[in-house]
Amino acid sequence: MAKLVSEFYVLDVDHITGSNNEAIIRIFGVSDDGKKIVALDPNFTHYFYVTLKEGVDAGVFEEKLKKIYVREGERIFSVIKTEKLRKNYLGREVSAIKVYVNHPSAINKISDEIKKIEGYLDKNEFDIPFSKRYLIDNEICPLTKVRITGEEIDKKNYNVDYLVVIEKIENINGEMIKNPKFLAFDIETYSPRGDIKSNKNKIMAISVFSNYGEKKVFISKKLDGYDYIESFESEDKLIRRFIEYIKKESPDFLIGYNSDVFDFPYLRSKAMEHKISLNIGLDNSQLKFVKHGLYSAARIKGIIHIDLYHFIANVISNTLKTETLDLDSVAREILGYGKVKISWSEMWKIWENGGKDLVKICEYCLRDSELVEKLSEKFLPLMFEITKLVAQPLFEVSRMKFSQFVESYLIKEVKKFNELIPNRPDKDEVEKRKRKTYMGAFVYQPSPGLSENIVVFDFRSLYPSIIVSHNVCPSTINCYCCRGDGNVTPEIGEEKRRYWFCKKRKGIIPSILESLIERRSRIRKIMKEVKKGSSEYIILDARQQALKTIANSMYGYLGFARARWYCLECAESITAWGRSYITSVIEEAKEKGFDVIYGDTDSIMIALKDKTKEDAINFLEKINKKLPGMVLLELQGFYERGIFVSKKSEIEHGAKKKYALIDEKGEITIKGFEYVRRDWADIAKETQAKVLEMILKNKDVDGAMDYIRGIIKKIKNNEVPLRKMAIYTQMTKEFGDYASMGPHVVAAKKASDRGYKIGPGVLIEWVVTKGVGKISDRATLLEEAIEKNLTYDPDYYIKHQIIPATKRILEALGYSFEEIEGKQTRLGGFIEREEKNEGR
DNA sequence: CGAGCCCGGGG
DNA sequence: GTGTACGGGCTCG
Repeated sequence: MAKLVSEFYVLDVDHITGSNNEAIIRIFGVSDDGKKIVALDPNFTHYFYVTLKEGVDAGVFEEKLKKIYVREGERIFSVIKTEKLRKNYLGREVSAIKVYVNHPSAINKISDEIKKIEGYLDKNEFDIPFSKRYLIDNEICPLTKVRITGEEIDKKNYNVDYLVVIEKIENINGEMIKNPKFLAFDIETYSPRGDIKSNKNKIMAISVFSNYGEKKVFISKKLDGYDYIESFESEDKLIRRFIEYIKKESPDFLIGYNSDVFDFPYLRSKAMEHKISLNIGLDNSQLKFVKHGLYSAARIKGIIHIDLYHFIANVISNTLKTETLDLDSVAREILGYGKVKISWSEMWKIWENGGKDLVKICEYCLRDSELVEKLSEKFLPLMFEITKLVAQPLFEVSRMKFSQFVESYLIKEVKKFNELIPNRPDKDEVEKRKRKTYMGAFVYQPSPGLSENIVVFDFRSLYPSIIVSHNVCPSTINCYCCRGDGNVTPEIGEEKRRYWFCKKRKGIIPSILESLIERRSRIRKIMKEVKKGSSEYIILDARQQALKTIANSMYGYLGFARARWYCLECAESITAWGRSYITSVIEEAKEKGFDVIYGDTDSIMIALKDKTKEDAINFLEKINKKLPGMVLLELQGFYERGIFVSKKSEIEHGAKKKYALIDEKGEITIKGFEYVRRDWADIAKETQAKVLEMILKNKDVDGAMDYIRGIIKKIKNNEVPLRKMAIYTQMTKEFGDYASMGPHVVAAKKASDRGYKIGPGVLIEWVVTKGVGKISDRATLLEEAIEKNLTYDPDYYIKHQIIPATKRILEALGYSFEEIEGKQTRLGGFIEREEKNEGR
């Protein structure tokens, strides 16, 4: 076959092992005209570093190192080359040896042998995966264009247009993929009794919706007469067709919502049941679940499977108003429309009845895919830009959290500083780090409760500004060269500790951060020249967001127990400076006669009272003239009314804001009241929502209090329907496997003894009934309680549901935690008062 | 108090 | 075949 020069966008990278136990990099890509390519690069050698004890003869060490090999059956793992180097390591210079190995897995196999060599100090960078090392060292970035020279070979069993062996590879100006093919998909399963875990039930339908005009529903029952619906008489035919369809379409991105945890596991288990191979990989390999922290991620070779839920939960959620991240809520907020409304019980009845109504299930299913595709169009630009920054495969990036973005970015960037990457902490170290806390942000709270006519100021990127302005970095802290001088922190803690940061050498983290910030402001300038809403604008906007995301995560990263560049003293110094800036602004505001009602971390809220908006803006301008360097205060907005929560001290780092505001348009912003989970009874959720609304919209505090009193009274008088008291908990294992019998387990066990069929995956609806003993003794299945005409335990629901759900709001209105939960509770007061009133 | 367990998303 | 992984809150014991 012929020599070939080819240009394509990198989609994914991994490696395979050749017949001589050599590791071969494998790149999956797509060209401008949509042709798929697999490119094999056998020319890259994996390596790691060994650092040496002081005074050790590196030459002698190196000679011993070179001879190391381990034999395992037919395979030999060995050192193939070494280099003596000086590397920077957190502000020091160290003597290191770069060790090249014949295969990535050799590192593990030979490391015990290396440890035995006299003078060994540590190994570094041994856990940087081969394919990532390849990307970093060759400055290749997923989603961008590369040019390769190579030889085309026989495609073997690859489902692609070309298979090439690379001779040379280079990136082309970071040119970004132009028209990627997105295909969203969704499955609907038959699930009577709310049992969605057990895979015994059939897949009813699978839908797909693309960004290039495809929309289809496959259904496993007879239904004719719709051109977008393909009907099959059985589930296995449905699955076979779906696989065939994916192979034919070969989308670049296959996108689901919670598909790592639901759609793909379900699909795979059904495929196994029918003995169907889910071989949708471009190398004809089967869909695989790879460990990704707590859960498994579904990986398809060559097609990037994105589970959009992760990105929304990990990255987008704090910018959303919705507290729950189900597809319907997220779509409503972002797209303005949501899922098709069909209740679960309706759904399986439609299925059982069959006939024409089945189209409702198809419509429902298709809408889900449509929402996922539309949401992808909104969020993938940001995901793509983050991918470009961290230069890691999108499969991983789409599942990462902020600290992982930072770490990946640092790993890529420190190369420019000849800096050795620190090792990841082991379990014990993580535990040790987690036990240490430090003083977090400043929270100012002189007047909790309800306020009106509010102006909010924010420090622009406070923590990043501090890091850069004061050169905060694990490589510059308490440096020898600036003893007694340096950038000295404010006093920290009761013992009035101070640290200092180097004034002579710029640290790696401040340098990297500063260039992130500079790049971002350059982009923001360009954006002003570009038409809003144009595709160029959207890309630039995503780019500046990506830069901001990483910049803003740097502080949190330094205090993150699993971080390679963890530095508690750095994090502590940053919050110390932060506290000193915000307190000085608050002092100044008070001096000028402003009524400061709330301050938290980097924001200050002021009730205007007799002052005007202009006064506020003038104050802002004066303050900014005094602030040093990059530190800048900005106007965030004006609000009509707000509830502020009292918190006396804030020890945790990254203090959370806890307030609810309503702006001049009637929009409510809620921060920090997080009680919208399914393990809360409806009554608690409803009460919370109602109370917030009454206070913010109508300023009706008394009404809200009355409302809570009313609910408590209703609960006491047994007037609340049992259904609203139900708490939902899932069985995750068999009864015998539970070490401790939580309430839902006891409830389920009781029901099971009475003949209910209950196993792992079943959602238990339980209530706490009246009586004596532990909660679990009184936990009963809702159905059983209704049947037996049992009554709920008012005490439990007041203390464990209503109070916690409204606690923070009450606190905000001057009712403290202790008053509510202590013996002499104010709510106790409510109740007693009620009773007295009634008695009168 | 620590240990154990569950939540999230999905039907 | 490269390598890890969440964080918060409740209940039991």
